[in-house]
Amino acid sequence: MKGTYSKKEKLKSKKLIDKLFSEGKSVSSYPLRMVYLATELNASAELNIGVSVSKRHFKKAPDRNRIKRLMREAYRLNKTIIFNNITTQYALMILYIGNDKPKYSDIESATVKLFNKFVKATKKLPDDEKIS
RNA sequence: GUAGUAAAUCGCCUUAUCGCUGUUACGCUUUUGGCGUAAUGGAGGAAAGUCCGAACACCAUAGUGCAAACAUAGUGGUUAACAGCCACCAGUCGUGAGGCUAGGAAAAGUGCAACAGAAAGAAUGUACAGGUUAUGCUGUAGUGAAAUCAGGUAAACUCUAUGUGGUGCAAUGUCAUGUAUACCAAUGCUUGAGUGCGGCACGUGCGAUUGUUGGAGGGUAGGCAGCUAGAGUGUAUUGGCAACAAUACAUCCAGAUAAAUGAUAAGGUGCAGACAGCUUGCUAUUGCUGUUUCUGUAACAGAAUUCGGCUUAUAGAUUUACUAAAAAU
RNA sequence: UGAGGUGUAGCUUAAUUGUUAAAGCACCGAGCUUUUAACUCGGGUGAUUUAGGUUCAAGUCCUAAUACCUCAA
Repeated sequence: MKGTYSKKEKLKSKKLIDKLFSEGKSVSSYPLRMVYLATELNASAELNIGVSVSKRHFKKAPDRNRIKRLMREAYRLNKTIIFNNITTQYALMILYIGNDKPKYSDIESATVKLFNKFVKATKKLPDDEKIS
């Protein structure tokens, strides 16, 4: 498994994003929050993922760009956590909800926590269904 | 050295590892779109604000007249063009180097001037002095930003001169997917409903087998072209006070689209602070040295059709020319 | 990316260039009441978003900045 994040893995479709935000569930680990939804994707990738920073918290484009770059980097280096534990296709969106400019180490540790939570949450679901 | 003025330049660097994205070459697959490997490009001086001017595209290759609106405003030059830039004149601010100026017209007309003041085009008032037979008259005083054959105000209306058709790459073209030539109301079919991208008239084009307008609703939310070789960039020479122009040689320098140019580690560079040491005749609320002393911080800010300007933001560094006040040699 | 609009007391709104920028609600003080509310009387707490310019004089005119809002597939 390579640590890459190419065009195919990006979440682009506006329809899918609307669906994600209206139907998806979320896990959070300050200062990050991830919305996820299990769907069928047209693309060949197993995940479609996007990152987002609110214009309300960061008015300047360079700040937003930098935070998004850090988030992408953290995803790229830690995506194995997710890939080793999923069976179906997922659409994901990671949001930055803090108010201060972060450092890379903070983002990375938060991302790892976030992904572990996500894996737990998604693994539970099928187990519950089996029990019921 | 201190305090300033003007002009110009730079605005973090190197290496390693892991990534993002454009192009080219080769190979693989063949759903003609992917995958892999290699090579080689990849943010700015303001990319920003969107304040002007253009290119380019479409609307009738943009037409005639009238009206309106808007912009500009010393003189000359420069430019594809401009409200920009350059030179000069005038005014104004500054001790000075220099800075700033929407800087046409008030005998074409209309309007405006609070408070104060007798009076702010309507009458010439009061006091004193001069003069006179006396009045008219002349000067001074007080109010105010402005006070008499009036002047001021045009970033008040206005006049003069010049210019401006509109909309903007979400323009526009094309391919794919998909749907509704359906429903309701009004109106019309060559004697013309309407419509053509701001007003009116003329003129002109389109116009009914599926018309036009309004209502309520359905579908698409993707790809490609436009889309990066241009009023291009660098150097030199020549002309010109300058802005700028011409010639020669060299050179190709981002094209993303939930939106690429990054992360980590090490070292260096700049700056700020602390600490330590040295220096001080004069100028000077200090200066210099220290990276095998430590800490902090990397300013403003991210291309989105492309150029020329303007405006605003900006840690800090460098260079050149000049000014002021003294002092030392 | 492009086009357009608005900023005035704590809040909602006024004001034709010309005294100290007006009104309602809120707020503060006093009165009434055993006390509170209601009621009565009194009080303005603001560099008119910011900075320049024109003018004798600017909330108003002009230029630039800034914040917020709206529209266009």
